[in-house]
Amino acid sequence: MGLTRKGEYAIRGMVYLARQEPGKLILVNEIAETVDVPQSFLAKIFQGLTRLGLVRSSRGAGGGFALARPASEISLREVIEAVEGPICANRCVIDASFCGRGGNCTVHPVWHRVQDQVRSILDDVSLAELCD
Amino acid sequence: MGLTRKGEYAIRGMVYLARQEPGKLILVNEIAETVDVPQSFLAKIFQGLTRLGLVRSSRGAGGGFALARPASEISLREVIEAVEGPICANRCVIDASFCGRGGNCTVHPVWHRVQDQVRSILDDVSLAELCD
DNA sequence: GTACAAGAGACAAAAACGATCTTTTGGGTT
DNA sequence: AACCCAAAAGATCGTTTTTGTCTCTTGTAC
Repeated sequence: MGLTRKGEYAIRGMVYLARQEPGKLILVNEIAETVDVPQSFLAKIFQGLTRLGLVRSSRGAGGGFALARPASEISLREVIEAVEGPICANRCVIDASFCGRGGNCTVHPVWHRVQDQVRSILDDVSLAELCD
Repeated sequence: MGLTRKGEYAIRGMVYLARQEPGKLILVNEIAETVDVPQSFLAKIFQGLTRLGLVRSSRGAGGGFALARPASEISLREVIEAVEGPICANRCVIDASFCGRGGNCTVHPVWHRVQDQVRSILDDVSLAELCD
């Protein structure tokens, strides 16, 4: 019922990028050190964020990472779901077979309400807003 | 970011109890079998629920479990938190040291908003409402 | 072509999850 | 008192997930 370190680290790293001059490439080592996250781990996390198009990267000398879009156009939800997977209150919402026999689960609508609320809150927060 | 089986099973068991004649003692084996949950596991889960006062139990012949209060007065949140622990979006909300250096975490207020919303939704659902 | 930095994949320790089993305690019945 | 019955308590245990690390490869700039 909570974020893992991967999620926490991803947010820290992305907020750090959001604070930089837009488009400027930053080394993952620099990010990791200043936001206090293990370097190799953050590198792996950013690999995923790159693959999903949240950041862009460049290799070789002068390379690094930068946000793929303006910080105001990247939501907290996007970052979290990129590393943690879709926000889901209970497996039964995704996998009907997880519900008890038959699967006519009376709690189902509650899970949907929870998910919708959480998503809505997280949608309304952009990286730009987290830079203060 | 989701309920574990323990939580799911607890809810199934509690809803089953809520459907019974109030005060009637039900064997854990009966509950486990009808809600399709491993017996020993459900027994452990109900031990915890008893300790926390959500159900009452009686040993020996004719023993079993029953809700400690009317189903309308037990919220879904109580059941979930009893087995999963407090609802918490991110460890940094509980443990300040988990936040990055210094701990002036700009995401903090967001986590609070998330938690409050989830708790509120779950508070407003009683076991009685889950019996239909 | 060489140095640099990200990409990709294998590996691994530690913690959490998902149970199971045995023994003990307490309540009812004969 | 002896005896069953069912929950309480605690130990154990395999699997999965989390939380990393390490090495090697690929691409880029100079």
